[in-house]
Amino acid sequence: MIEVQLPDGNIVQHEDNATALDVAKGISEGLARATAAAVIDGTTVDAMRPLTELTDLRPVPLQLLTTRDPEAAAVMRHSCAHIMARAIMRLYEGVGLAFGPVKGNTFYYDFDLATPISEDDFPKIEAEMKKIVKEGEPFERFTMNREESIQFCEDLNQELKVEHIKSGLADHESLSFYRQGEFVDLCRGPHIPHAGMAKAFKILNVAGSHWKGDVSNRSLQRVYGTAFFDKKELAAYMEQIEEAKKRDHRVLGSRLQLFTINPDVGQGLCLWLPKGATIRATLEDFIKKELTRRGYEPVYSPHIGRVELYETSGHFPYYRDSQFAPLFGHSAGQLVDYWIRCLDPDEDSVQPPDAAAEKKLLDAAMVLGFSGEEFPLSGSADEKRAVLRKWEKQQERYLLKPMNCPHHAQMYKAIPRSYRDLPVRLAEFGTVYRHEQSGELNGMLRVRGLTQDDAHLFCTPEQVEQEFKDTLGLVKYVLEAVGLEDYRVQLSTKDPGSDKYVGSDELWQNAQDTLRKVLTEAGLDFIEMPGEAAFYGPKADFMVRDCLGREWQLGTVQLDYNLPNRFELEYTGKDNKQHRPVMIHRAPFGSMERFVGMLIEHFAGAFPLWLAPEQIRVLPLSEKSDDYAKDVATRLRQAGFRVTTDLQSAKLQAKIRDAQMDLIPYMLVVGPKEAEQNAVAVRCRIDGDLGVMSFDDALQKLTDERNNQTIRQVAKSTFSAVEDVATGNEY
RNA sequence: GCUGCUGUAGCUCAGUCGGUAGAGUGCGUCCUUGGUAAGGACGAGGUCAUGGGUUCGAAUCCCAUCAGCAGCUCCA
Repeated sequence: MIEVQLPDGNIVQHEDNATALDVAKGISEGLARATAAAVIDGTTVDAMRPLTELTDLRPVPLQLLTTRDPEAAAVMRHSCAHIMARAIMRLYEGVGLAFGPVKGNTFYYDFDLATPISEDDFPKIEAEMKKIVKEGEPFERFTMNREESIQFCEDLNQELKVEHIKSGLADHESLSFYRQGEFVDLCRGPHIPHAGMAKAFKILNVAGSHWKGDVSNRSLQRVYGTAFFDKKELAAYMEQIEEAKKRDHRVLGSRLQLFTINPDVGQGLCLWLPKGATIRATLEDFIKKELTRRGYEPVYSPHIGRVELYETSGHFPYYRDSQFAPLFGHSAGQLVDYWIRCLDPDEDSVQPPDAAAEKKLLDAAMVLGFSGEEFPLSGSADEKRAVLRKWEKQQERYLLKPMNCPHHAQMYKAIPRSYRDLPVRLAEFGTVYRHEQSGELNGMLRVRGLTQDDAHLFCTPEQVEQEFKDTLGLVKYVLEAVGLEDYRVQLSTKDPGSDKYVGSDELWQNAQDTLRKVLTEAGLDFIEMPGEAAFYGPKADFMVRDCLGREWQLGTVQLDYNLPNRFELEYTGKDNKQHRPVMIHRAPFGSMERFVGMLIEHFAGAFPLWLAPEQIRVLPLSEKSDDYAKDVATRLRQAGFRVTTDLQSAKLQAKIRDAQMDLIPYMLVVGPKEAEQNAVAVRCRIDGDLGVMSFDDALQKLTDERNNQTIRQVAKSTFSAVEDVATGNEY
């Protein structure tokens, strides 16, 4: 007999081989039917395994997970991934299984399968899954040692599983499998007791993926689905997704005429329409004021810079693929540049030219004015490159500015600096261009031309901590000003195993320790992400979710001990010697494009008064009141408000409806009565009719709300920044 | 960039078996002159993303290109 302690403290006696299901049954049949899994000592476990296998603790501290618990839903979703895999294996030949974890409310499974699965196939897969659920066979767990497991997976023709056991699971002596009817899968579990519990599921979409997330590995087909214990919950979830799509900034951006993207202008190049531009300008004014208060100085830099500048900074080789190609003073430059790349042994996207191709290149270069005799046609690749480099250097090469830091570094350097001048804080709304992969572009959230609310701080090593702290404070201040409080801070650090980072380990250690310390002191919860740092230093990023739950980086603060070295930045210390400053990169908004894009979704297009592009609309009751309406609008405009009048010959109801649909914060209804008393009937978008008040009272009310930057947010987003990202039930 | 899907009026979409286009909304004009979420009539608008091919005939079938969407990968 074993003793089991339930969450209410009661202790019950059971047979030695009792399972959580047996315990549930001991309480009631209904409970047993609803039990999907169990939790012992913080770990989710199978409800159908003997408790003695699961823990040495006595009495066994057991918590049952029923169909009402969110943790149970995750277990069921993973079981659903197995059910889907089983259905697909019944319908297709030669299905290779990869991984099938749970991610939030969804699950997926990656398949190695020659036949492409398309949306049209979903109904038949779902039908097969329904059959499996109806059959309601149990999930059975068994274990094998390494050699047996490898042999077993080989016999099943599951080579990806074999590979994973050999490489990824090299330290596992014993491995578990789950069987469900004819379907067996290497899996850590846990699972629901039987397939019959997966009552409501839906296949959502199919997409490409790669084995172990590496593009150089074979590509797989990933099928996504979602599942709930209850059909109503599933329907509610699908409804929620549809609702979320309505606040998509791309949808609202076009409906509210905030921005547009035109293929002839270029992919990822955002055109700010007047209303979007008004929001942006308001935010820029807001932060400019704050920067002045905090001792920042404005600067401006041009949109291009010589390639040598980025060679000095170290950016050029690192980000070659995500920059627009250099602009050359002479058109031959492009050719020479390409030629050099072809001869570069590290460049695998282009091949060295054969003799005939090389002759053509040389002819072209000669036409363009280079001396062909210089070129060692029969020489080594290195000799050739040396000559080509010389040619390349004979002319100017410019880069469309991919970042502002090198420009600001040169501005720091332009003036002799004393320790008394530090910190120097140079701020600029810097427009930069990055050739992001076409598949990455997303409305305003990921673009190829963006304006950072950038600044670079140059300070003494002693000042770093305080400056970093103040900068974090600024980011928090900015986010709070717009009511964006649902964010997550990510500390991106160096991956010790990688060689892409510049600077000594000591500097990195030092910088990361400082960041950690200040973040902790600021009371900010943060998660550390090794390998996510910039090549020049660690950073603290503020992450926010969009309407569909995808995470985006907004504000960022980055520590940099490397660029000052590369640019040999100095200041004169107290000791009259030259010292090296430390650089802090920071952008509280991140970029204006992404920030405004996120704000559109955050407010679902309904901006608070201080940000709304159209703050007030005056609605005359009929044409008889048009003149008074125009007069009211003029007076409000003089008070600094963005006002329009609706002079359509439509009924008041229709005008109100239009204004509500356009998400205008305040409507002022004016008719003969108001005109007579110099009054307005105020209607708030959220609170509705507020009644008639004198013009002066209304102006005072609106002015207060605007100046206080009051946030009135009605509909919150479905996705929270702290939501669990992924639950891996796979090994 | 990769995998899959999509592209018809400003927007949301319909268009059957291949027979050269339709709705709602928005827009314009006129009527209507009103009191807190849709008054009525008429009208304008499309080289069916672009370029090829198959066919007597293509929005519809095939190929390519471009763009968009989802995911993957990437993100200074």
